[in-house]
Amino acid sequence: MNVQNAQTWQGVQNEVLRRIHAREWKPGDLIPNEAELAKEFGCARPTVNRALRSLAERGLLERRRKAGTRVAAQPVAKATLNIAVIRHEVEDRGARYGYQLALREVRIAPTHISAALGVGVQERLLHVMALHLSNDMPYALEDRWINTVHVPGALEQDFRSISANEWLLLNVPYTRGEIAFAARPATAENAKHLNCPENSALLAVNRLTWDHDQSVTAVQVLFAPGHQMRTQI
Amino acid sequence: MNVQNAQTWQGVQNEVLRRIHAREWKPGDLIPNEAELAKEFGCARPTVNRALRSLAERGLLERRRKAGTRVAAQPVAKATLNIAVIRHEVEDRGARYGYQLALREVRIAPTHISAALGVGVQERLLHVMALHLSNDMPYALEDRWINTVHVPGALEQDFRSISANEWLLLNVPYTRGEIAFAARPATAENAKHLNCPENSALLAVNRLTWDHDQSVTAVQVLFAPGHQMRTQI
DNA sequence: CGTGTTTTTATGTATATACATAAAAGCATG
DNA sequence: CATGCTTTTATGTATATACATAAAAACACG
Repeated sequence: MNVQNAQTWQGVQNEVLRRIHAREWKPGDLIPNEAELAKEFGCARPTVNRALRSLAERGLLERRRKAGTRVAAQPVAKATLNIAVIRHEVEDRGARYGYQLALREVRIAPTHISAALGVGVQERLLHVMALHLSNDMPYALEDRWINTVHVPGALEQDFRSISANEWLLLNVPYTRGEIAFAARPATAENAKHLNCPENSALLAVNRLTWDHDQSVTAVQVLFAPGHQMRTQI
Repeated sequence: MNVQNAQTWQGVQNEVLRRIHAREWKPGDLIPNEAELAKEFGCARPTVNRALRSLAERGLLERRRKAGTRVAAQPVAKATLNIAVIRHEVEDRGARYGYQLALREVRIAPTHISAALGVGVQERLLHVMALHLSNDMPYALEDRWINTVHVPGALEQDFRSISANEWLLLNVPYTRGEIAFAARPATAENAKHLNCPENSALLAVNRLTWDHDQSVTAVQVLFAPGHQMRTQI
């Protein structure tokens, strides 16, 4: 038996991974149950459970009670992107971070924003636009609407030295959110701020966050042309 | 004490989440250790461990041995995108999937491809371009290079009825990969296939996969204009 | 022979306990 | 007082055990 030190859950996981990669267990195959694996590896069932659960979370195994555990037929690669505070993102790349407030106004929002935030169409909301810089070059343009009905404190902030991005994260909790990635052509205004040609292809990240049933903020972050978001799978 | 049924790890997790959201425990705060929480909730320490570990994986807590557990000062939102087989992606949206092979050739790859795949610049690789359709409309354009040195079997496939996307996933294992998201302007060729204006902003997903130390494939998937990738956080 | 009920079974989870390990803090020693 | 060793402590993990639960399979019954 080619069983290495599989007394730890990582050991079990490695051995299971090896068998999947070596196609000893093929996509779609039912694998032995936890008790059998525990016996084979000479460890306790919870140890096997920990290993298999973790692989299932990564999408490599599919588990169903009673039905057993099978190798995912077509594993769905899960790309986890870290959406950090933009300042940290810049600083982590070893660059100097800069910040410029471009606009701060309180006004009636476009209907797609008030609809997304679930507020009345006549509601006046806080609108903030800001440019994030990396080594003095435009890095990302943040276009944000804040639901001041739920976050009145935002009205007292001028967002000149701290970005809304950072202030909200520090001061306003949220329980859930939605995030969408898309490509968008730069508008004339985007182009002016990001210092790029109009209609450049920009990576756009749209976020909508909620605190229980109250919307908090809707934001679009447009990255300068050529920007990439990377991750391992 | 406002402690609900926290005898399960989900219960503990919910209560911890509530305290974080209610700012009873503020960002950066050190929270009580596992043993204390277990005592407070009237459950065993492993139950608390399970709850806190899971929250740490989601980025809401930061844990260090001996140092204790603290609420993440600036929680990094983790957006997990599911990168499935394109056919499934289309079918899951309730649309009719279509597939057209656009190109299949064996030739010397551009240097950025041979470099990425770690093969000699003179190596002839398999190049496949294919269009994925949703209800007969262009959905995504797949531009793929396959390392035939490591995956010779690919040469026997004509990829006319099954996409390289799907064939590889079913037949060639990989142990790790890299994925990058970006926005790109449509080239004349992209525009022709995707039936969109040249220079349209396209969402591009680039993947590079490896089986241990052997590269498998490098692929760029360009989605039709307006495409969004969404997820919850 | 189909349908509803019971049984079986595999995973899911909780617990008490024990030991491992990383790292901070304290202590000792030059 | 600085440096290196020791202790302490919080998390990390393993185990035996037990019970919960979902769902497939078997069964019974009209």
